[in-house]
Amino acid sequence: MAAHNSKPRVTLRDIARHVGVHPSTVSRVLNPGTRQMVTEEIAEKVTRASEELGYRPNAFAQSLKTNRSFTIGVMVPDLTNAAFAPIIKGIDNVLEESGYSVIVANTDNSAERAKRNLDKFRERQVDGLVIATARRQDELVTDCRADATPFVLAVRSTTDIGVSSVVSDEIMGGSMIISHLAQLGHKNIAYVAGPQFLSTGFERYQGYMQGLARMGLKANPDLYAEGDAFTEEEGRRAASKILAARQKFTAIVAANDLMALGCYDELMAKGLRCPQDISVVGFDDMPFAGHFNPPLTTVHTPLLDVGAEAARILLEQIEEPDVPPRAQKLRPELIVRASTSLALG
Amino acid sequence: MAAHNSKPRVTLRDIARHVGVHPSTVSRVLNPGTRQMVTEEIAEKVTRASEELGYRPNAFAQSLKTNRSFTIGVMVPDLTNAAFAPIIKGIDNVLEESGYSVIVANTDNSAERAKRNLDKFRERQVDGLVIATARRQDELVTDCRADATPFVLAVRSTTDIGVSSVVSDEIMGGSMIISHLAQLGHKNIAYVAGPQFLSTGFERYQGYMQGLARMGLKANPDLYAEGDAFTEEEGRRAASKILAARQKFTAIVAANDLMALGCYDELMAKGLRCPQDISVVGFDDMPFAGHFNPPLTTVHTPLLDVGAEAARILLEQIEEPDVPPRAQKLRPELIVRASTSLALG
DNA sequence: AAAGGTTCTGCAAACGTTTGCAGAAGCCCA
DNA sequence: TGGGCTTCTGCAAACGTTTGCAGAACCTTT
Repeated sequence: MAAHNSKPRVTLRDIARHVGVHPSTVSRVLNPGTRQMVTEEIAEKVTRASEELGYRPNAFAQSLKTNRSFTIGVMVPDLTNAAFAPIIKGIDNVLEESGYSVIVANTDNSAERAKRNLDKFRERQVDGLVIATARRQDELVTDCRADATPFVLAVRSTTDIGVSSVVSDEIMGGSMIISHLAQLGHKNIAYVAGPQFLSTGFERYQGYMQGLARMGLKANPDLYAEGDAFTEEEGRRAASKILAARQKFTAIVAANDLMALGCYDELMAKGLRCPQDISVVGFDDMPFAGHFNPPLTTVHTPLLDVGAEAARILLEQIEEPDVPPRAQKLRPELIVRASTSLALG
Repeated sequence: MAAHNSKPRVTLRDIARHVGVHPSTVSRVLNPGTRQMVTEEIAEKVTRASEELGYRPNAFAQSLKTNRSFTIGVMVPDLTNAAFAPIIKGIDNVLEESGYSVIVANTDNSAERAKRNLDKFRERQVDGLVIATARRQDELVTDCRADATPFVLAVRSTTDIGVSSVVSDEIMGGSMIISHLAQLGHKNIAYVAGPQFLSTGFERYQGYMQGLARMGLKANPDLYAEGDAFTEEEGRRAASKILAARQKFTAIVAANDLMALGCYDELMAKGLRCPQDISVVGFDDMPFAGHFNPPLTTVHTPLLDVGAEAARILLEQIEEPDVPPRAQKLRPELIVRASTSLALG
């Protein structure tokens, strides 16, 4: 039991003794909500003393009493995936103002580790949580619904209804891409899909299909391949599979910038040039997508806003437990760069 | 006061009543350290009951009593800077096993916000903290030394002695770059410096100078420009300044991959090709550095290890407050890619 | 069989707050 | 002047643990 004897803690009692009042009075003064209960004169003396003595409330004692931790948990699948840092930052930005702290958990895409982290969150009595790891059907979510802590899904939603979430409008995103490609004259457009058990993977593909339909193009099953994860390797694997089908096509849309990168790799390996031979477009607009070779045309997901908005909804949910859950879709934006060009012939 | 009435909490007392023993006994059973104090028979009954009832210890009560929060604070300057996510991940990975949670604070490079966050950490009684925001001389650090909470600097160190830190050996890194360039026949090597008030900025420059000396090359003051921040824009600005000096040179080393990217931009804008006209090398080997155009030669900073090692030192420091602080330097690695080539002429 | 030891469990205080309740002032107005 | 209000402050219990202390029970030893 390492005892970290910082300088002896200043407590409410100390201040009380110092001023000559009861600790409860001090408590009232120091809590904005109850401050007006006590005479201005005393109140002033108390605040002064509290500053002099360097009082710092003990968060544990407070939480123990009030059952509020002013802490929220954030669960992400992979911290090093460039998509998630901005989300956390967005969350932190709005939460910080309200005095909340965010505690993060990295699940490394493991459901088991997610479960463990959820337990830890519960032990720590987080006031709410934002989950960015959800699969389309996720036990974790049903689990969360069971107890009454507010939570909101970020960037990935589930099939459940009645849960709060904030995501980008992926279907619209998919459509936008197809419009863009169609305008450039592309007719045979391949799709490198992400995992279909993730809403992003699923809905982006829906968007692609709908876009095709809207443009009067038809989908060719041979121009579809699915990766098991949103990674460069899986993207490359899928691209290679599509190329092996030896069908004619002039563009690939990848479910993810990472996967698009995989496409780059495979095209390059096969001696195909992007965009001259094949146009490629991705999803996410992750940092540096503009610096790839070639700079990647992609659908921008407003990650920072997703985080911020999720935090706002969560806050609302915490303060006002009775407001109904809210599912919010943010508008994505097509960023045209150099990986797409006119279809040849 | 929103009251989140989850199912009524199961407490030690509930278990005690259920089994017919005193709460303190239950406590002893449930704490690994004291479990052997109680008869196996009772212990078993207790654990069983605890599971049946779904007991979950109240972290606040525990912390209040023990003054241990099993929480550590991590302070980073900018979450979206790709360098810091891996550090956090490294930290989380080792801390998770020991039951710690990490709470992150994003200071956005603001000293004031850092101060505020430090206060919050103190209120929450973190058991330790890792600081990745430190300037070479940092009030925050002297502030931290004042109270007895263990802390370790990550990735950036200070001039203070006697504080724990884990960083990459930046000087060696700088040297490695020069060796590499010299081998390629480069003689006039420009330097795009980062902020000198950060140890990374400072030491990388030292490494560059030492490398030059070791290779018998001499530094040309006109081939030096300093950016105010480790950003692409500042990198570009500095590169532009160097170009404006109209001195002959065949390579630029940038203090950072981001700044190297800025150099790319400026070279491109001026119609210069990399590496054919000018070689460029960076520092950090951030994600996707291999996907830039051209793929960037850079010094790999083992960020994940930095995080992990920092966490380990911190843990040690927490368990064993008397062990002296430890400053650790990790070995960087030169990653040669396509942004460097033989010097012409 | 009694003295001494060992092992186990219960008791109660403590950690630092918050908050309902009640009593003490002070005030107003009749 | 006294009764009823209002306003303020103190009291004490409570939140859910942990832990030193002491007593109870059992075992060993002579």
